[in-house]
Amino acid sequence: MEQLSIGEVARRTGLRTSAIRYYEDAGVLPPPPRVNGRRRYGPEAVRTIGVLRFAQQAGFTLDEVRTLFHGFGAETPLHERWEALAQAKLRDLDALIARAHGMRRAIEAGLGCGCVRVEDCVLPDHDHAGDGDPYPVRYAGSPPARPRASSRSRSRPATSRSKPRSEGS
Amino acid sequence: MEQLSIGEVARRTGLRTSAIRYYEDAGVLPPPPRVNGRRRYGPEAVRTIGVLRFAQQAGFTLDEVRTLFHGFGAETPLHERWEALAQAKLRDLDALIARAHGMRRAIEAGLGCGCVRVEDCVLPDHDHAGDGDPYPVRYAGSPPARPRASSRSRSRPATSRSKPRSEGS
DNA sequence: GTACATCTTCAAGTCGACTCGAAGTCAAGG
DNA sequence: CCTTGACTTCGAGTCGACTTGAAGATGTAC
Repeated sequence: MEQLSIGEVARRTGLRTSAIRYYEDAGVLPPPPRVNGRRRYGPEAVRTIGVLRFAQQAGFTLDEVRTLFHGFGAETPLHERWEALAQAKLRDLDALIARAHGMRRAIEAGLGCGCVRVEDCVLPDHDHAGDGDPYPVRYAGSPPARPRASSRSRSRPATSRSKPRSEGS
Repeated sequence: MEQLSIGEVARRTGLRTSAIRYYEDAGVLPPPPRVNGRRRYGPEAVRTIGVLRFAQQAGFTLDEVRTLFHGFGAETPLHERWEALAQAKLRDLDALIARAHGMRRAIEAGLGCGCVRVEDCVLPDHDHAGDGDPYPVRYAGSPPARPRASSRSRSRPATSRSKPRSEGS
């Protein structure tokens, strides 16, 4: 029976070992058996991680992937699990697409404005309060020159917020 | 001469005071004169912040907004500044849109798969290393004011990761 | 026996755009 | 005088998905 080290799984999936450990910590991947303290994966792990990455690339968060993998009865077929999660995701995606088209228009409007000074520009002709951003979607387009690391320890801090604001009345 | 407190500017722009101070700290907004240590804004500040928010909503980062505002000769018209920044941004946007459509297709593919177990799924039929994610696109919704849900992001080292991934050697 | 590759855990750093809290200042009102 | 409210600065926290590094253990080759 083929047993893979974490390094081998990393090689086959194109991930770093740290990512695989992170998935385990995050409860997305089940902890594999250990031999002398080292993780030993069966060959299906590669496939599982493939589905995980696929789901991520489709826009699911790790939280959602965890639900996808472990949030259903064991007998629930994969496509039913997808179905249960896909609706909201498709709506988000359509909103994103609409918003991206809006950004395009905005940029082109900016090209068309003839203003010389920033202060003169009438582009944002809303001067009234309370109209928060329509949808504050942000996207990082320009590939960061160095997509350096990022990290955080596991666990669920999940501090709830919604503090009353004191400062402007 | 109308002088506005930071609270008043916040009210008129719909931002929190902390955001306005942050913009100043970040070098996007110029520090206004102080009276008794307190910031006093002229009325044009509201418009300036309007343009800033508009640019952000069009997909520019604060870094880019800073360039837009202060990265050119003072006599360069606003639309020329836009022009200088817009090309790459439009390309990013088109990539984002294409990627979003790809995600849609992926989700629908997931709906169509008949797999019962995650391990069986053939969806991600790439089992080889090195094919990193196409482009690291991040889109997120997370309102500054309200604790709205649904935020997500994606990002990882580029396909040709210049990192000597080695964990040991 | 000793180098070296690979593994282990755990803590802390990263990125962007902020927000929040603490502690202090200041003017007006009762 | 005391409170209230708006302001000040500074530092730390938030979110997600990781990476990086330290310090130590183990496996394999020479």
